[in-house]
Amino acid sequence: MTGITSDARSKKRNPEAVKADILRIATEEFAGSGYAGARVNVIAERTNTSKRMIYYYFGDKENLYREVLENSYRAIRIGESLLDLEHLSPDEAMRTLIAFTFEHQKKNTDFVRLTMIENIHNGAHLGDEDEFRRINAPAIERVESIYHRGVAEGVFKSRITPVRLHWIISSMCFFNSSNRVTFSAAFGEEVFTDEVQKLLCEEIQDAIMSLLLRKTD
Amino acid sequence: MTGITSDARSKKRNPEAVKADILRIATEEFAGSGYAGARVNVIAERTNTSKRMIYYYFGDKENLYREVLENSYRAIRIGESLLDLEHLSPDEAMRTLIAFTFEHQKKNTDFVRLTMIENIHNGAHLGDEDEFRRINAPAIERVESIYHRGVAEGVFKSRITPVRLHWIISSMCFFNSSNRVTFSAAFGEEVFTDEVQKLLCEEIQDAIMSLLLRKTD
Amino acid sequence: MTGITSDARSKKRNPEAVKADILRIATEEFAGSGYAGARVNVIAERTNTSKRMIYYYFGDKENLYREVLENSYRAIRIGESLLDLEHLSPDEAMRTLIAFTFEHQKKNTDFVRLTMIENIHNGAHLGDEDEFRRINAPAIERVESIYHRGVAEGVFKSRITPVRLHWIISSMCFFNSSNRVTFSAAFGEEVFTDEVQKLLCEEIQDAIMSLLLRKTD
Amino acid sequence: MTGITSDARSKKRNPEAVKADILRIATEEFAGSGYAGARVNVIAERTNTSKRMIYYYFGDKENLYREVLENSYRAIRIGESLLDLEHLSPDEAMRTLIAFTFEHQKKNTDFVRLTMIENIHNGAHLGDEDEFRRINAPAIERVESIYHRGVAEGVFKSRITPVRLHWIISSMCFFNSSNRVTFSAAFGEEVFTDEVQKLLCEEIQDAIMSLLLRKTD
DNA sequence: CATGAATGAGTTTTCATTCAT
DNA sequence: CATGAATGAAAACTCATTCAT
Repeated sequence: MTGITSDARSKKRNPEAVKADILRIATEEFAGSGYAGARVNVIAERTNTSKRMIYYYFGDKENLYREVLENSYRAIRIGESLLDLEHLSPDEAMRTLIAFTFEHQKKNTDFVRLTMIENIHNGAHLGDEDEFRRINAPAIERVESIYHRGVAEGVFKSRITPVRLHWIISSMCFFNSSNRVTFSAAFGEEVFTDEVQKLLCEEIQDAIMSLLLRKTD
Repeated sequence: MTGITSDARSKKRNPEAVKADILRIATEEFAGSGYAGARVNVIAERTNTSKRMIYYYFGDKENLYREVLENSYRAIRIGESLLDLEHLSPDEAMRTLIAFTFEHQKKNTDFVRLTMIENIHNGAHLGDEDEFRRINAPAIERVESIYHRGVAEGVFKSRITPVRLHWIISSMCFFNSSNRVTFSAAFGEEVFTDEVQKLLCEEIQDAIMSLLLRKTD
Repeated sequence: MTGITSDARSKKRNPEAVKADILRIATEEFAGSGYAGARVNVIAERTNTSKRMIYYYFGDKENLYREVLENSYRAIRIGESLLDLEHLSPDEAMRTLIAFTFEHQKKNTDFVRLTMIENIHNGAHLGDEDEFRRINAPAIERVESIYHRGVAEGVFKSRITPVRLHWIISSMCFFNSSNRVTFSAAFGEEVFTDEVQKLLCEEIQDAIMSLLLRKTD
Repeated sequence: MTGITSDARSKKRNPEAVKADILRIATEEFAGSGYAGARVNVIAERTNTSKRMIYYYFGDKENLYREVLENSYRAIRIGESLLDLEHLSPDEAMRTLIAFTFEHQKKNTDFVRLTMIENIHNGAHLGDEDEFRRINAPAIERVESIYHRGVAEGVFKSRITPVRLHWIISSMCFFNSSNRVTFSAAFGEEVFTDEVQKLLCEEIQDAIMSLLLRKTD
């Protein structure tokens, strides 16, 4: 509503800005209301353009959602890729990756929610499976690279696989973001205070590292 | 279709059976389509009774969903309570609890999905907060009891809290069930083979125990 | 709007009357505006019921049209079947059938128009082909019966087939009704005066009989 | 796609070619989908030019349709005028005209369909009535000329009029083309095999000539 | 002349809910 | 208690047409 989106608001035609604007609002709406609960009308109203343009650029609601989802995954993986872990020791790199993921999932609630929605709908909108795997491949590669270095350097045990390692990191970081509402309703808010979150993150790190590190006694 | 639902099917005007039948179908529908995506019509059609009865017994869609949710939480906690861990050593009890939770979440996908839905909707349907906490309290108590015994016996370190412990157990067990669709679409199905699931469960156990056990060297 | 449709208007629930009412109005609308040109809104407004009920009973516009079409064909063939030609001589029977068809097509402009619409759309809505053939079979049987009697009695030549005979009868009777607007716009209205219509009908009879009758010189 | 449309494809700003291109595509679209069913978008996409040009040259959809219709009638009459019947005997000329009309309607399905569409819409788009009559007048003149020669030569009876004669010829030839889809769906495809079409054409000729020829016994 | 972007008004369709019997 | 019929409000979607460049 402010000048932030002035690119789209100024009536200079700018298809890319219009599409991006729609995509941004739609992401929020789908994440906040689910696929069926989201309203094209509401998206249109919050947008700097009209309902008609949503259909002009995205065809229909389902396709809009599909693009929201894909865009969201892409953005997340891009965000993650900015992390430069190569210069850290495997131990440090892994801990950094975990801490980063923890924060990243917490910040990107829309992504987390869209992922939940997609699981509820049995992945009906994931589209081209190969494309989806391609988008997500870097997540594994990042873990893999650290893990292999650690194994090569003899500091990591080699019983686990990169995918399982990614699974373990993701599970806790994702849950912390995805289930915050029900968890705090059931067990209190204090788990989500900054202080406890810091502790939790460290515990996650410790727990995961315990699977990796050779006992150096 | 078999004799299991005969109670509801026999037109013996058994209000409890009718309600239970509706609740069961509604649970599946809400879990599979989300709150807005679920259709009262579809629930009615799949039920052994009519749409009128849904409104008669549940008032409206929102309340039906609320009861589905509550019922689902109650059933989950009842299922968990059947576990008798008192006679096991703290170490054994904790590992057993983890393994049980892992399996339990995997079997109760409807519960997992309803929880996701509720998080997406910011817990708008959780109803009376005290009631919700009361329902969920046993989950913590169970962990707490084992944990305290372990600390008292000197085998567990005392740096963690029962809630954080529950958080850690839940996170991995929940994620394994909740994100199965997107995770396997992104990284392959093999994480969900029986074999790898067994490995994962063991790794979860190891990782968590590493936070608890004193080094006994 | 008057008391004629009182069955449907009185608020006593009468599904059959409601469906029939919708079907009748829809027939007029589709026949008058074409498939795409007809408006569900308009149909609903002219009906004694609501737009919602159209969807309740007919699903969607396409299916409504399909039922209109099928109903129209059925009605036409039923109308034709009331003709009792068995007691007439083959010669008389054939002339009577031609005259009847001529009048029948003229009266049933909705049927004629729906048939044109269906041809424009390449029969996209004809549905089950076997059913369509079954509905129309009596038309041929009627011609066939007369024709066979005539051949058996030695008054008809046997060079033609019942289907071709039906084709010839239909073509002229159909055209007279279907192309009335453009024909009179192009060549004047006088072809459609009662007097000339009578002459045309006789000429049609003569022309067709010339193909059938043995020269009795 | 071939060199035929190269005029329009070459961007040489040839207004007549552009108009003709639009008209050709529009004719197909209107004939295939009806007035309301035809989409300006689709016409524009299939054209070598853009939507803007359609509005530039034709104003709006209705007028485009009007020009399509008029153009179609003109083309048909021009096609017919190429027939040179003057040097044939009245008998021969009439049979030739019938056979020609039969083939002509079969080939020009777009014209036939547009005529059906116009009848469905009660001739709402026929435009200036005088103009329309003028365009169509030659059709009658052609019949009339042969008919008068036949009467003058004493080979034709004088009970009929040129318009009625044209009506009879048109009806059968038109129906053969217009109702092909529904007729073959109802009664089988074999009426439209080359062989049977030839027979039908001869029967049409015979039937019509029976109305004209004096018995020469 | 030419093009993709934009639009407003309208069209089809869906949904939770209530009513008559 | 039970059922199919009915409903109003709102949802998704489409179309001919115009505008900015």
